[in-house]
Amino acid sequence: MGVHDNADSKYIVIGNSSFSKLASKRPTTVVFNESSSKIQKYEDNQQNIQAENVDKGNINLQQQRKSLPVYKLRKRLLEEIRRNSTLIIIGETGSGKTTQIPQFLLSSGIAGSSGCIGVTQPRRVAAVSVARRVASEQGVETGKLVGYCVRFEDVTSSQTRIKYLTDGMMVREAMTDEILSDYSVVILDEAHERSVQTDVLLGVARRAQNLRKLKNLPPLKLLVMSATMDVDKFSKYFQAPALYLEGRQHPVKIYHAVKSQEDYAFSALVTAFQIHRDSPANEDILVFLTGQEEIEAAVVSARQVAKQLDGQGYPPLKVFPLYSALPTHQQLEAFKPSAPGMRKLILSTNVAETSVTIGGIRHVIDTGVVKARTHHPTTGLDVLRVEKVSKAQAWQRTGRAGREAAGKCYRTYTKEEFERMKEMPVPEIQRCSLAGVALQLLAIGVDITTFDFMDKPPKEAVDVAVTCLEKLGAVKGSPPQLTTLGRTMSLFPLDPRFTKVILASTEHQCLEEALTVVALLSGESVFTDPPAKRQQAYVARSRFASPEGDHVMLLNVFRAYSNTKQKKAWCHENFLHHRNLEYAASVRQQLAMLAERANLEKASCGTNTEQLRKALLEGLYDNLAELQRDQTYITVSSKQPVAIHPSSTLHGSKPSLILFTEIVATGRCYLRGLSVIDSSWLAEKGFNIGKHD
DNA sequence: GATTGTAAT
Repeated sequence: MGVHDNADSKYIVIGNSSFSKLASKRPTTVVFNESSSKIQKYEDNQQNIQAENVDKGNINLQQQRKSLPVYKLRKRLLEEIRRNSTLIIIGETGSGKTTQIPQFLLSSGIAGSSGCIGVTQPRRVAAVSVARRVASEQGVETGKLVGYCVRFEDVTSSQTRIKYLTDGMMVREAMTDEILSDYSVVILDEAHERSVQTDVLLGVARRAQNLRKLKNLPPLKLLVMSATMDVDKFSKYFQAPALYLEGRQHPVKIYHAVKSQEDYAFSALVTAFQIHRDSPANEDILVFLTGQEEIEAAVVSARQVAKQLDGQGYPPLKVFPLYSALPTHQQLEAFKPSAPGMRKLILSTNVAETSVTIGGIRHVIDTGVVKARTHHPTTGLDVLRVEKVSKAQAWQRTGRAGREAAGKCYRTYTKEEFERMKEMPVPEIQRCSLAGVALQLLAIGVDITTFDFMDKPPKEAVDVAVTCLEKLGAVKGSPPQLTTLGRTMSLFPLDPRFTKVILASTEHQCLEEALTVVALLSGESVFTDPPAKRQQAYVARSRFASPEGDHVMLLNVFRAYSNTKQKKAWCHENFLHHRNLEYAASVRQQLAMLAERANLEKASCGTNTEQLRKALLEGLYDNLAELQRDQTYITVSSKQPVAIHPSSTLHGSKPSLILFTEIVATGRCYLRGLSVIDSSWLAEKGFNIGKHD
């Protein structure tokens, strides 16, 4: 009669997590007040697996189009668009604006007889799926009248009149054509999401419109589509009126916690089981948490509680994690509709806020927190920490309960706590390094130091970015001017420091290796990290490890991957991310093409990977840390105390000088993506680092 | 000695 025979004791194994409280069956409830707030408007028109499945029912497409709320307003809308050179359109979820407005423009003749209607999206999947949808509504093949353009995929032709593209693609187009002469209308969709590229485009498109006016060229019509909360800001920035479009969204009842909760993850799980107890089966539950580790721990707890409830008259409960680092096949598990009489409980990061939509969700539990990254220009440090969400994000989460039917949203924080939240999240342009943006803008012909952003980034961030480009030799003078090298660099879709590594790699005869490593660094991690198999994953990875560091290890992984036939199975065996490796392979291919155009000398260093590390130093010379007498590290540039991240192959070793790709403060200040550097290489380059002896 | 929110060119 061991411990595990006792029905109650099996929860003891949950151990160190705070959820042991939950398993101990301490009588715990979270009490909610029904809120009087009406549901706010927020934006969402992501196409997704669910939506596409629904469309497969043979309902007449034209009938469907006519039933969309935007159809009724067609006439009024077109009048306003005719009258104004710029119009802000506030479109609620389900209004049909993304798919219909471009078609209205085309058929009404507003878009003219030539020239494209460009519709920008923050996400690739959205650009692709909306384009396909609109092509089928027009009864044409995608790529003819209606097409899309995203990285690696240009599905357009000379016949294309409606073109969906990522906002980053349009910024790139502006680099060779500052007046956007291919377009008669530009529609900036999802503008409220305020991605860096959208913010750049807001200014670039407005400038293109003015330039065309000044040069007496055919006018550029601008439509900015956004959610409610940003209206005044957009209206002011563009000096344009706003038009409101109603949406089609089911009501969501909001509940706030009566008392402030000290442990949001615990409260969320307690709430989930309260809902599970009280609600009919097939009403699925979506919980917003902050990160992989927290989610995996919560999944373990929830599954144990679900198992205990088995056979007690509750519907069977399936628990799924959801976060973007999860391999695709595991993500798909969470999307499968639950069988009749069952319930899904999905524990997700903010991917489920905008990027993906899950069917069947009737209950949302919002913990009110999110993990957010903020760049500090003066120290070069990125801070990644759990923060309170904004009201806009809270509303976005709430809306996820009302996609298919009336729903409920449980906020595990009080009404007062909600009221104290900021209205909008800080736009990304104010939270990131600007070197890449500064270079893009200069290539368009704009000086970032005077560019009229809707929300200005901090002056220090702009100064640091310009200085960084000067040091790389990409710009010179005041106001900053692009050099020949800078012009070449702007063609690469990379952080300028990575581009510099590629360009300088020719001096070290290792272009091939530089392309590989930079491609891998500019995507997501290729290592998978299933918490349950951490040790196995570590062992599997060790066969690629190198004493020279993570960059050479990445090279080893990619070389092995390239020589493998059964890539998917091989990735699985080796705890590697097939999706991310394939993506890196595409990036590498694109970079290789750009390198060829730039006439870079093809060369490989073979096993002499020291050359690669020297090339990395050419772009990342500011990212050095040295070992001190007390065996800890400090950064060379800002004397910041740092530590080697436990995921690094150099974790546990103590090289005296290391180069890092990234510096992120989470619990501590960690360096990730490391290479061992020989200090004599710095002397060769004329760098001086203050040795402490 | 102990771990990485989400997009995108």
